[in-house]
Amino acid sequence: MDTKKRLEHIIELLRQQGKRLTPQRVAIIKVIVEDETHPSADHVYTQIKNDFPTTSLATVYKTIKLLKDSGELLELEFGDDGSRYDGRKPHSHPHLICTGCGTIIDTEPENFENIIAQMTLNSGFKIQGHRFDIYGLCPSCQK
Amino acid sequence: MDTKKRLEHIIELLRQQGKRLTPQRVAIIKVIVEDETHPSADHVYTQIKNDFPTTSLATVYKTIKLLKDSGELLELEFGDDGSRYDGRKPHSHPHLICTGCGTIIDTEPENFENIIAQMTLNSGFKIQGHRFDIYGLCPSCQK
DNA sequence: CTAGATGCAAATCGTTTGCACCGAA
DNA sequence: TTCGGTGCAAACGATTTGCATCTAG
Repeated sequence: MDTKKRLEHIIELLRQQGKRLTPQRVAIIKVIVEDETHPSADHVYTQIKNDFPTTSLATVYKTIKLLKDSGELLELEFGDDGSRYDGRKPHSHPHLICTGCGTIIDTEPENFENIIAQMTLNSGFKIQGHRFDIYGLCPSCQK
Repeated sequence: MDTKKRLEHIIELLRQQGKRLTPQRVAIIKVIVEDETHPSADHVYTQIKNDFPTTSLATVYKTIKLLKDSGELLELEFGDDGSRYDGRKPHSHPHLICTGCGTIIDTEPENFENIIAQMTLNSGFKIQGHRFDIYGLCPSCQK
């Protein structure tokens, strides 16, 4: 789904939920849907400030919570440096994370759900989701 | 490696590093090595308090840091409720986590390192470790 | 109009740190 | 004896919350 479609999808979803579409809220969602770098809350806030100088970080967090609760935003929690967000593909998927520069890269291995299903076959668990981060050095940080 | 051997291994390692083996420190390490529930810092602290009523949470955290830095303790960070620790198998391995009761279960799938190697084959990354949590409902929480 | 949203400041909470005192080696 | 360790309390920092004000519907 392209960015514009995804933005419209979320807007429509919020409308159906009776949520108000304030300019700040729409601007925040737009950044979250367009930014491919898995931004932090503060990074989103910084981008919003350009167009809405009075916007507060609290509003960014409230909008993030709104999207999380609607299943439209994937949160990647890092205990130390806070969370990063993926609003482009809000379902669980593995990420490659460079320990050198901090870059987070999406991966979508084929049959990954099958691998999980097979791994957990004898556990009796009813699987709901996962968190899979692979840490390493990206090509340019290896130099 | 059984619990006793593992405790002795860590003790010896610290001795080689010129670290002091205070009674509190040894007690904390003992709990970390014996507790199979992936305890939180506070949970370790509670257990230590039985034998060392004056011990502080700060000392528990300092000892945890010591073990982490020596590669003898795996930290599982959860943004919300803090971290849980695995001092029994301090290398990266997948965990099954019940979203109902919070239980954390170790898994050790065969060839898992191979799966990661294959998944990241085209990325150019030099892999250092991973974090893999699978979330779901355990058998008893499904009732 | 009015319930929901904003935005400031204060509160939260796991974790870290400063520092005076203590004790393992 | 000496330097690393302990433990109290204060600091930290990302996130949350209270509340008066504002505004989308």
